[in-house]
Amino acid sequence: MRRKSLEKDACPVARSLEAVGDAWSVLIVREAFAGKRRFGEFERSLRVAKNILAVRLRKLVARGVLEQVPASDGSVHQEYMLTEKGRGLYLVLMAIRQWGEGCGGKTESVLIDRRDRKPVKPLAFHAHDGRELGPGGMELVPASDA
Amino acid sequence: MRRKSLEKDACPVARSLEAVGDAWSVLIVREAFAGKRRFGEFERSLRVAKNILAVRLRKLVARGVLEQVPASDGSVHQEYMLTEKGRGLYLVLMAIRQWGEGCGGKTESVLIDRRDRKPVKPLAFHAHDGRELGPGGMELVPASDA
DNA sequence: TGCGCATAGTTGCATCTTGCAACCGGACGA
DNA sequence: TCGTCCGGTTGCAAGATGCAACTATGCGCA
Repeated sequence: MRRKSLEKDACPVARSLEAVGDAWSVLIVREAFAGKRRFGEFERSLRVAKNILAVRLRKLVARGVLEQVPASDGSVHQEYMLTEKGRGLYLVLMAIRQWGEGCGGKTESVLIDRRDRKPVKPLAFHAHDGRELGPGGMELVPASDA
Repeated sequence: MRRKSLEKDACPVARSLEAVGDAWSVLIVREAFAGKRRFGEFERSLRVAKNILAVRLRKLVARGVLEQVPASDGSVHQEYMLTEKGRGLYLVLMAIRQWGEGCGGKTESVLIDRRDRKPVKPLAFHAHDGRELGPGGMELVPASDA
């Protein structure tokens, strides 16, 4: 049966999952952040079947995460680039990476500041006054209450 | 064919997706953060088929995201609770939510500080000295280089 | 012009997953 | 004892996925 559509779900989490709710899409976006642009580059680095890749790329373009642009090297082919919206997924990717490293035991990669080459602080929520907040210190309320 | 396994992929993002790489698992975790604990609660709030839910719950328990505990109300049945590892997904969920709201246009919910009832700052990376960093200001390097 | 190769897909087919509905078994409650 | 709720399991039809083979177009080159 068709996968149940989440498009008109009230929750923004569910709607996001409609756009990037499968593993391949997330990995394609990861590769795009790593500088990959071409069909063949995605295919080789992810070792994904061509048909799957083609469908995913079309979907990501349709959802506004990627856009097709003429190839920079003058070839006939198109390249896939992250849109502004797609670049917004950086925090999501890094949150996933941070979780994966945090519970996997070994840390293989570190995110460093380009300016001073020092590791950046782990991702966390901060209150208005700068205090760091855990899940228990926050509450999700309807926008109308704020 | 069986979905390709990402379990031994080098990238922590891919390994995380092995645990919570499908939409239902993410939504189950979201509901767990919202306080849902019982099979029936998840079933009703997500409107997911029982068999799918059963398989997802088993997988999340096996992956250490949820754990089964005796029901708090003394009933025979078990309840599903987030483990420490599962609670670590909070940032991932909130990053997804933030992205979904950011590009959806309308903002329906706001995360507020329990202490002063003020909205918390949007999730973002910060340098060692507190500067906010965008994707371009950072670099991912192997842990051995740090 | 013709040949071989690379890129970027499409198509066919076998297998796996998803979703619905029906069924099951234990614990209650009347 | 009968009916009902809860928490599943089972069977089936329709997608989704993965592999391999095939196509289409452009390029370098002789």
